[in-house]
Amino acid sequence: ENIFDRSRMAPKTPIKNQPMDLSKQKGCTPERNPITPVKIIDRPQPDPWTPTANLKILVSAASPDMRDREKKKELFRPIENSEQSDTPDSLQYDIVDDSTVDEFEKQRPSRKQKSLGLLCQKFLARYPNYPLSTEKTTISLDEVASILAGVERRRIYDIVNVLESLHLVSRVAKNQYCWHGRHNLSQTLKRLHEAGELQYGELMTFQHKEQDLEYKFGERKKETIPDSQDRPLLDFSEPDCISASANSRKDKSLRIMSQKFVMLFLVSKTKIVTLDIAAKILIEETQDTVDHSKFKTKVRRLYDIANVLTSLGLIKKVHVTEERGRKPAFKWIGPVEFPEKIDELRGHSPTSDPLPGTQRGACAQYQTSATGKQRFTRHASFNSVQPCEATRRKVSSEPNSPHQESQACIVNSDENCSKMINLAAVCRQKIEEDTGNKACDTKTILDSAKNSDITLPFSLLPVPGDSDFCVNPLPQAVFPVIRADVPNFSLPNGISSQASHPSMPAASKPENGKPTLVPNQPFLCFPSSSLFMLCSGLQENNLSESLSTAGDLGNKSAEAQAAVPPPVCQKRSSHKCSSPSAPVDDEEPAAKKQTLEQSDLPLSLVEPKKPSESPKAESAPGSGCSSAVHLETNRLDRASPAAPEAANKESTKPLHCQEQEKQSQNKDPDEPPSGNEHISKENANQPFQPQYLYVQPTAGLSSFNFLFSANQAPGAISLAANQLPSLSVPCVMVPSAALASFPLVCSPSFTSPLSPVPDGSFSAAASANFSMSSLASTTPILLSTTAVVTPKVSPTPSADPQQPAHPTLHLSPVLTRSCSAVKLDSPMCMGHPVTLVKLQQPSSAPLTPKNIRPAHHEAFFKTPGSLGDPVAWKKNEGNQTRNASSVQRRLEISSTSPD
DNA sequence: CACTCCCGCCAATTA
DNA sequence: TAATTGGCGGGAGTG
Repeated sequence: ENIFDRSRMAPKTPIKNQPMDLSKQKGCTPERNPITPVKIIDRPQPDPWTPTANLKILVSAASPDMRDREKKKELFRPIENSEQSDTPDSLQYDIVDDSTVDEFEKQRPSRKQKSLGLLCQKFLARYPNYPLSTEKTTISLDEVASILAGVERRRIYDIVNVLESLHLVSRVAKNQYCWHGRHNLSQTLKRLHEAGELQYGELMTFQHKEQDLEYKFGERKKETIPDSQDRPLLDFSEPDCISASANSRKDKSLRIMSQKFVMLFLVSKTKIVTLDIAAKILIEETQDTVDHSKFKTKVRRLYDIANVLTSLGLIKKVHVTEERGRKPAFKWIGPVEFPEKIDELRGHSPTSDPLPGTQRGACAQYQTSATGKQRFTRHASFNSVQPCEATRRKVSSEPNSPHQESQACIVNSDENCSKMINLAAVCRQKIEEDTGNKACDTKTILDSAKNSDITLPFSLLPVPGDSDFCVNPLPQAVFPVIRADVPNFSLPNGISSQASHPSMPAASKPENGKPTLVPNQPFLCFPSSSLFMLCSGLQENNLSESLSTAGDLGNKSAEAQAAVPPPVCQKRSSHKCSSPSAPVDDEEPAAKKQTLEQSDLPLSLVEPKKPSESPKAESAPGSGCSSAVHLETNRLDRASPAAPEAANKESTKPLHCQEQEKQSQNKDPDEPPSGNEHISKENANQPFQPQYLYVQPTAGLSSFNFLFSANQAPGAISLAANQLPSLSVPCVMVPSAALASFPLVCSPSFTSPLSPVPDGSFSAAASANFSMSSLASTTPILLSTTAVVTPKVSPTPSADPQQPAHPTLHLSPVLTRSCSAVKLDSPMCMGHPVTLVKLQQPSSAPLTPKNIRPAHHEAFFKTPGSLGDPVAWKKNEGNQTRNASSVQRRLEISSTSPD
């Protein structure tokens, strides 16, 4: 039946195709015409427009296999003109292929093809995960309905309702929804998490038994908390709507169920929730009566919600084996940590927008993309806020979602991807395991830190509930920040502790941001970009985890990268590159998604929205690194303007750290794409032009390069030139994928002697350079990829995981050494060595890495004020590459400063 | 048979 | 009143 209908419809809805075939849309556009003869198209395009075209498309989208089959069919079938043959086609098919009967069947939309999940994916494909702030995309249900051909409207409501519950969209009017994308997602999740804690609270304390507990809790909760309360919580989630006065239907709505469902995940330590438990809890909340039918209905609804959430990459289906047997369940794979502070920050910040909820997010988004002016404004506000932020900072893994990774993988579909994924998975597992074990420690540490306040450096954010989560992830890796200073603080302690505890990670966060912050903050170490990627790939929720584990990951990733590097990196980069101008394209669903997804994490970082959010994100401790980065990025921009605080060197330092982080983040994102959209965008948008430091990967291509926004950071940060010295230079290095993942980077603040040991070594090498750079705030710095960072540091204890990894890394021996040396940081922060390793990839260097990169770089860099000469870079690169010998990574600073 | 979850009736809301 | 939303549960598809 459907087929026929469609056939008729076909003429009208050429459009359908677009949405339909994710993969091909891009290419399709012109070709798509139904009219065009099949033959021509066939290769690329499966079919001409035929009655069954939609189905085919769907099918193809659904599975490659089917696609192939269809192709085969095409071969058989004579030329058909879509128009004419409409119905006949279908017949023909039948007739034509007996063998292909299955195809026929396939064509018949299988149930799966109509699944809400698939539908949701198509829907999502049409919109960018992180739409530019400026573009406000409105969704017309009618349009969507037509585009998604054949989809019943009812289904669209299901999707929209769930998306709305997460504030990915908001309803503006009848048939009109506004697409917000994921910018607000982290915030929303954070809120849900908070709400969830209130409601479900500690219930979930014990993972293993969580189910039981949950169940119990659910009941308790119910008892404890009257339904009435629930509503409020929910409402909170929807800032926009001031509480739905009318609770009537809406209270039970899919929206609320969706939010509660998500809350359960966020609150659950295991992050796994079985449907029956969820149903029970939800029912209880809603009503006491738990009759079977109701339960069944609830479960049905939960499936609906779960399908959408799965499409969003927030959860995945798993099975839980219990005494009774194995039960279907879903595991949260979305971001676990959220920037707590975002809200607070915003609230605090004078300028911060009043906008609540969604709107805020929007604003943030806008900021990001937004014109420089806006940004500045914002920045200013943020700056003012910053101190607080710093304090609060956490890491949030927010934006990125695992799924993105997955998507990315899909997109790349490269071996590399798979490898990466595997690695990630492995890492993840390790991490998880580790975390699981260590989590307690970490937590305790953190907690202590919190209590002490002073410990700030290490202490994560204060977030109560979150902390746990945050901590978990980090244990191993610590990224970040370390701050030397803080005499006041127990830095030493902290440090020592960190050093002593490899796992310390989480704590390490810079949070210290606290106003008091100390002056010197030495550096932030970021996991290599690659790490990020991996993380994202991991899906595990936490970026933080990944980050934390960065060491491990890094190693692994490095390996992975080594293996894969070029391709992956390239691909990504290429993708990004492709889109550069338009970072996120709305239009192409498939393409976009992929692109977006791939880059999501990175992108997210890059993207504007983050900025707004970023502050919030920053707060996140554990994950801090990653999240922090994002934030930082934003901040950077802001920061510069904000400078005021800079006055306080010390205070600034923290800022620097942040900034650095940001930079790093920025870099990260940028890096991958060699010439990234982001950058370009940023440049365009931003008034200032950030200078970036580039680190080139020797290898080329692949991986990432680093960019620093020298100018911004420094300038921003250091208000005064004087300060510069004090300021650390924010450098972020992004490791090229290739190798690893290493990471790197730090910009130690030089002024102060860095922190203890590691710094020392590290700082020594780098510091000098950095300092220089710092001085010239604007000066661009280049890091040679090849060169390794300094090296000397003895590996630290933390290294364990990492170290091993190093070897794994394919780095050249030298590199490896350096790496090990690099570890220096280890003591400090991360397990990872911060080193910037550069990979030269000896062999890999394939192609034109240099060429390529340079180009991109140039583009990016070219921005005014940017580095001096691209040429120089190249030189450097070349030299570096060649020079690889330079053990150290050199930072070359071109004193372009004044330009 | 259990799990999924599509389908679409039909009521509540909205315009 | 018509159209839009959306709760709800039957029952079909899947494994």
